[in-house]
Amino acid sequence: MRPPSTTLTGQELEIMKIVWERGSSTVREVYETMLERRKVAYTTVMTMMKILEQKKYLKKTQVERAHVYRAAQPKGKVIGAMVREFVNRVFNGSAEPLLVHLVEEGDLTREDLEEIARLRKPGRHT
Amino acid sequence: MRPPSTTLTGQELEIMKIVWERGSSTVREVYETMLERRKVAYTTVMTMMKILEQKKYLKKTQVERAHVYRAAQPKGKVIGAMVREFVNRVFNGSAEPLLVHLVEEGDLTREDLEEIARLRKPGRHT
DNA sequence: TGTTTAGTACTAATTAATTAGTATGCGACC
DNA sequence: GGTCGCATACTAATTAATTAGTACTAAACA
Repeated sequence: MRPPSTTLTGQELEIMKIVWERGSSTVREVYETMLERRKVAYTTVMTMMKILEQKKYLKKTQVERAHVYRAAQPKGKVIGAMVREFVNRVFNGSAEPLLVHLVEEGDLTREDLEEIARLRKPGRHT
Repeated sequence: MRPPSTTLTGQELEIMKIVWERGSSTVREVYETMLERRKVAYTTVMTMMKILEQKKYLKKTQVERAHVYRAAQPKGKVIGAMVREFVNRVFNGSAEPLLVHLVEEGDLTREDLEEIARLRKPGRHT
């Protein structure tokens, strides 16, 4: 009845961020990192990582006794999909109103915009 | 255990969009509009709108036999909060990487950026 | 060797989100 | 006046997301 999320959910993203950052991680390493921010059980992290593996966001390999997880998809691709999903859901697919929001709330300065515009136009043409 | 969403959830947003668009709406009007997109039960819409009222996104007034709902908060404010929450969650609060994504995926053209930059700089100074 | 340690597997509980059925009331219409 | 349509109230079921406990296993070590 309730459709599963098509992108990473909140806690899933937290874990993926850590794995992307570290390159590869055991459950324990992710667990320790998460503990720095909030209280969480080791098995909770393990369960989440197993789910992420089922969802094809993580790959695991056996190393000694432990599972070592690595990202199955590059960060840019996954985050990009999240951005697209957000733009679709909230702004019906058009990015420009999102940009207006960012600017109006002062999250972006004119300098930011111009810098990005240069990126888009590496030297001369469009 | 599982914290409630601090922003509008998917279906809640769908309903709010309709109410913002229409100014005010009965359950039936929202229901009819939603039916154009997908199958949904009248009572489902009603339940959602009641929840939205509890969450202070909608206000209701009795008109004749029916409840007439209006937005309790302006669209810009609510959407702005969603944008902020997204930027916080996905990009740790910095909007610039989001912008890079939008540009790289071709959702924004250089022209869009420059146009917005002008907005930010209404005539002369910063 | 026996015990502590660190790992996974399995199980399960809770909650928000989503969806919708059933009951009930009231006004309109025949 | 009876019935039909439309409104709400109340109830409930399902599922994804989140959290974590318990059992079991094997390595490490004293």
